[in-house]
Amino acid sequence: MYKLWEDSGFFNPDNLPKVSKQKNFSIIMPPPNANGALHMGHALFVTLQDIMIRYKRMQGYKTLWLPGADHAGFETQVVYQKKLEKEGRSFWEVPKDKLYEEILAFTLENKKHMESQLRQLGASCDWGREKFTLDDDIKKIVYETFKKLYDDNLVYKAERPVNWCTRHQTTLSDLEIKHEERKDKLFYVRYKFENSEDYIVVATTRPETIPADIAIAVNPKSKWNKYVGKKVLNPLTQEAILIISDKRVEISFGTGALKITPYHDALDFEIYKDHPELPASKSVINKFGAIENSGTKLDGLKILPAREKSIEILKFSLDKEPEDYVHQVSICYKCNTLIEPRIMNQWFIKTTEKSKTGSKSLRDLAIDAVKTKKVKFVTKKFEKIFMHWMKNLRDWNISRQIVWGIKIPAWYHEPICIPKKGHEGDVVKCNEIIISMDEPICEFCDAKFIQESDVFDTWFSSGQWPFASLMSTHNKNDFKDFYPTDVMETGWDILFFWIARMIMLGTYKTGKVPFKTVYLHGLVRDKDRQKMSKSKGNVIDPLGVADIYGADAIRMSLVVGTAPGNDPVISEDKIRGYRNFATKIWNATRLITMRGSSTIPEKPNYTNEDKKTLKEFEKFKKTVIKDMDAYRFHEASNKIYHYFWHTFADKILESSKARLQDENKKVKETATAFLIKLLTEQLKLLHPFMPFVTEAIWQELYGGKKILMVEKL
RNA sequence: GGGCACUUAGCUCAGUGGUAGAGCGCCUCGCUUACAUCGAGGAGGUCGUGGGUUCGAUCCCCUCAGUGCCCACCA
Repeated sequence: MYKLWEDSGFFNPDNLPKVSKQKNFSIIMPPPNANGALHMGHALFVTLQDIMIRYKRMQGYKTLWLPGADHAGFETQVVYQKKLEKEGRSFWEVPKDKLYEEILAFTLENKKHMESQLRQLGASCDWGREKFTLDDDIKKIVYETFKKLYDDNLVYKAERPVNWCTRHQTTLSDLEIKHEERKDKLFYVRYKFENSEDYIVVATTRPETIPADIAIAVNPKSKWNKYVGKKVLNPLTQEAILIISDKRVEISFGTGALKITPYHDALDFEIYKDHPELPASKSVINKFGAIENSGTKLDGLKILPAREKSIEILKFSLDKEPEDYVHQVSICYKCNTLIEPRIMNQWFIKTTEKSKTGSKSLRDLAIDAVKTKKVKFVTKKFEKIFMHWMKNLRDWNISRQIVWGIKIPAWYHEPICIPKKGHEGDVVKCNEIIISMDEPICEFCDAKFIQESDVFDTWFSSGQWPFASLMSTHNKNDFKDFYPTDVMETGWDILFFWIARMIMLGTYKTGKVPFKTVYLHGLVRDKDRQKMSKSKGNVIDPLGVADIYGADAIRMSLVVGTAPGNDPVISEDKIRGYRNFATKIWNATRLITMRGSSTIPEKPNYTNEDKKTLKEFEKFKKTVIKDMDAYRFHEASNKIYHYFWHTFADKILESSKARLQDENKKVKETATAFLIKLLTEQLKLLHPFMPFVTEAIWQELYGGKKILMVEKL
């Protein structure tokens, strides 16, 4: 059946029959990560999007579903790193260039599989327009956006607190860290005044960072305030450090005094920045999470051993017994490694500030888009969650120290200027940084530019996907015709990662929102409401199940009874139930074709009862259409299922048996015509949900002369 | 600490301002020439608690109690 559809050319909107006043309808497929097999989550998005696309196509819209594949930067690198480790190879020892080539090959191989799996699930997307996130033309657009942001002063590179994963050796955005409750100790450490036995007490969970302390900040209302301006000795290095006052220090926590370690704590860094009287700060923890340059015996130790060692050294400086302390720590969302807050020179996107030319901040662009209903959420609760998140938005770290991704198109001037011939002695001002796709040439000197080695956060490029993909297909009109797209359908788990970024970047770059409606689905769960995971052994493989019960059965079981935004609950029992339904449709058809007349009159003389039934069906159909238009696919599918089984099969077919085999040819013909008519109408309604069975029956009924996929609904 | 939800039949979930629905499970009967991957019939719910609005609430508003999720720089 899929071949029939694909060969028909109707996945391509340019080939669809022209209809007067034809409207366009477009969905950009969230490009699946090309780093593994498709899972139930993919089956879910295929089902929902294919339902919308097939429905609109049958209604005569010029319908585009644009497929893609995502290189999925960090995600794929993590998958590949695991694969190498399984094979006994060391990820870190493979040269970067080679690693990139290997991951590229791995990704392209997965991409091929993925495409065939999408076909098995019935995805009626236009393969001729398929895009890959690493296509050259996509990269070019991503670079252009970056350049525009840079020129608008919305991108900057600076030393800021970032989340560092010591295992993956990269920074992560605030969204890529999880929080976990940990039981630690809270240590009370005395910092003595110079030449005095007097001291100030500071509570800390991280005594190993004491060598990097450059100050003590006290709350102005605390009892320590009288010491502001005086100096105490760092208990591990014996260096004198200043006591400063800052109201960001919580008076109720610990002792109301906070040690300031700018390089190892984000709040400390903020306070440090606002106190110019403080000396330069230093880092004592390296990128592997070990102490270095501390000037103490802690050097060379990893964090936890260093903590123990520091307490051993500080034994006589402890004010009282350490307290048990339960708090939230940040961990890497992939490997659960403790995130080390570090101050690093990184690229950031300003999300809350106006551009140089005074236009709205990215955040305000997105908030306005939603407020003015240019972007609507099918499920209102997600709009609330979205708005709440936008309100608390902070700048976005977009540089990653990984190999698998799009390199940031920034070039750094070599440190030494070599003046061009004839320009010796000129006072030259070479650009230190140039944003460019290709290697720039310095206009003043012969020095070279060295490219930034960091790559973009994948979501920076994915955030541009709707316009980037539409701008780079073979049909030059696609962007004009299909942007803004009609629906963005994806999982709610990437509401912030992706939806928010697409609205910000899409609106910023094109002046138009990337999509009009956001439909978010949930996480597929098993019959006990558990997440599917390999370790739990409750994973249902959609392709494996499709082999047994058919893709239609999976599609139905993912849709029926799952309201938008909710987590679908799926089990083999449920899938089997809808397989039975597919069989029921077959059998019902067989009854009509076997017992009914082989010829049907052009204009059947329906009985009054027939007319009444058809009229009732029309009414029924209208309620289904209403559900479809309101994205209530769970209702629509449920209704058709019931009508077919319990009205059509159980009542209408049962009561028509006698007529079907009536000796009077006319009676028989009319009955057959009536039942075929009713069956046909139902097949149309069912097609978006169960495309394979319905099309197969259609082909039998109409002898290959028409394709149900493009029948008028 | 902030936010968003949820609480409906044994289980998983839909749904509506006007005497409650599905799938699966359960019980009884039926191998009737489309289908036992089936058919006919049935048991089973005071729609979490307490208030309010209303002629009328499971559905709207408030309270409380559970449950889940998201966000978050009290060291």
